[in-house]
Amino acid sequence: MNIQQIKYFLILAQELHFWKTAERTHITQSALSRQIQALERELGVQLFERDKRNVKLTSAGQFLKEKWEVQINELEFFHEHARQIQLGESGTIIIAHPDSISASLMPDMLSSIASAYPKLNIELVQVRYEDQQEFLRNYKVDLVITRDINKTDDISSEQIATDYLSIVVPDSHPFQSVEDLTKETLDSQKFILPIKDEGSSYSDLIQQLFRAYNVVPNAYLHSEFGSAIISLVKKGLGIAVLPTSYMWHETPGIRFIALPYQTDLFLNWRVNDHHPVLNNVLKLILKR
Amino acid sequence: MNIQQIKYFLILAQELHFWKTAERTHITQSALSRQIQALERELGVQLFERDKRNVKLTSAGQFLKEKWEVQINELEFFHEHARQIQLGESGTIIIAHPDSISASLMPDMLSSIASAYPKLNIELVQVRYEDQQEFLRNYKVDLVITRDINKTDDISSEQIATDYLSIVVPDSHPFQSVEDLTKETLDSQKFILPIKDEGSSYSDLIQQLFRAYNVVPNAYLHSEFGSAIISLVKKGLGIAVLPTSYMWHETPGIRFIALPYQTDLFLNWRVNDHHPVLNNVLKLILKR
DNA sequence: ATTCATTAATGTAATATAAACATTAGTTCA
DNA sequence: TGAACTAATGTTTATATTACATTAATGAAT
Repeated sequence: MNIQQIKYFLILAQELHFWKTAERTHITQSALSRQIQALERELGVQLFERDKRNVKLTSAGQFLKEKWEVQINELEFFHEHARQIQLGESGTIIIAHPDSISASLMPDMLSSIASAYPKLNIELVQVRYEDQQEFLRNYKVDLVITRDINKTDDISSEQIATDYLSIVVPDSHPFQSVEDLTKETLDSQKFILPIKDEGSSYSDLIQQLFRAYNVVPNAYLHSEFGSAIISLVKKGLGIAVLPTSYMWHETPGIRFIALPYQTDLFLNWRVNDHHPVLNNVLKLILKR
Repeated sequence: MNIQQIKYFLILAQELHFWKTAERTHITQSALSRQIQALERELGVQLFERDKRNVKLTSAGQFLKEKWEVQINELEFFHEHARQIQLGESGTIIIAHPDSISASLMPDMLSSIASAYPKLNIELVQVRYEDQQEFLRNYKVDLVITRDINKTDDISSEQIATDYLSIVVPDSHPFQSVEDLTKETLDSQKFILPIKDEGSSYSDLIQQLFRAYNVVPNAYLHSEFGSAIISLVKKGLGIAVLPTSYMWHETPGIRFIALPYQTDLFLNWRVNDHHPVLNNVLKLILKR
């Protein structure tokens, strides 16, 4: 059984048309027809019901389509990761991080990695909160920096920095310091807040902040991108609660009012990873 | 890339010897050598470091060994399940159940399935508590009857019966009814108990029972097999707490003292399963 | 009805791949 | 130094896969 055959099957299962599939896969229709037949013969399972006119998945075919799609996709990432292990110091590692620390934690960390491994490629990506674990587990990313601890059987998590929440206001705003924040002054504000991620400790922290002031925030705008939130604050569309790290972006026109609410940053990685460079990078980051 | 090649790789990764592997796989050493080379070429990854004397996995090879082992194994079960879907009513479904209900719930349930699907094969297996979810998820079993609710995103769970705990004593034992059970009488007993499954509600229930009598049971023997426990009770090695269902096994020489502790039985299955017969069997069981 | 377009399967020949067998070239150990 | 071992490779043969052309069945259009 050939992985190529399974890929042909998956495209045919989508197209349900031998000619179109043959075109998409750059083989002739006859070759495709025979490959599918060979696959069916070897499996002992009829995958399609076909007459001279129509092609349709059988129940067993539908089942295998769903399973194979997932597996083949996972396989590709495994193979890519194996290549990166082989490339070692001249390969690529992929780091997911929150935008908030782009100008604070990241630059230092990256320059220390880069000077230790000058030929190493580093890809920086942002991954949605709910995808972080899956991406790490399936080798779509190698390291994830989060504001939540993620320790599970197969993911290790360690705190690497602490940060605080700040109220972010435009320069022209009356709020100058923490003393200006009361239930009364906050109640009259419009807030731009992050999209609430259930179960995220960062979300919880913001909830906690408002509860402390006994305020239900008037939040009419939500965004998961801090930089978008900052732009909106600057334009006077509301005020926001963001990690203090954003201050290092040095955006003109806004003011940060630091609050005593701590939000830790964690580094997350797969336990027992075989990537030797990745393991060394890990040591490098955690040792500091 | 061929699945057969990956299987060759996995055996070679275990044997680390081309001749032995060739023998085990029933091909010649030259064929094996070239298959591994082809695999390495197509992947773009060197899997083994080899000289004229030794064969050794590379880091990338070690990584792929671990991942492929899992994936290929999962694939085999998917293919087998696809064949069972195709076989339909003349295929096989695999049901895992606790031994306790072998003589009570199971006979009725099985005869109703068997009369509705006379050509259907049914395999009965026992699966350890901690493997139940994984076996169901990976198509190693099709239905699981448990004493715990298992509802997750991909597993449905529904109560199908209730059962009670009983104290099981040999015929010669002084305990005759619930009234004989007190902290004092229980403290002097030796108990044969199930192996404690952390987080299992059945385990919890037994704990709860002893707590109600303020007793820390003197349990020197543990077994996960109820039938073994019954044999031991019969021989006078101790008394036990078991589901009342075991009474239907009608083992002579022992006595059941029913307790007012309820332990529900749940049927668990994969949501969105494509097996048409399995879905019908499910309806059949749940409708009663 | 008849014709035409569509489409999956198949016969055939050319090509590519994979196998067994025999041999080679290092390596280890006595 | 030679024997045993072992992975790789050259060679030949068998098998599998491809492209091309054709077939057979179906449905739509006239």
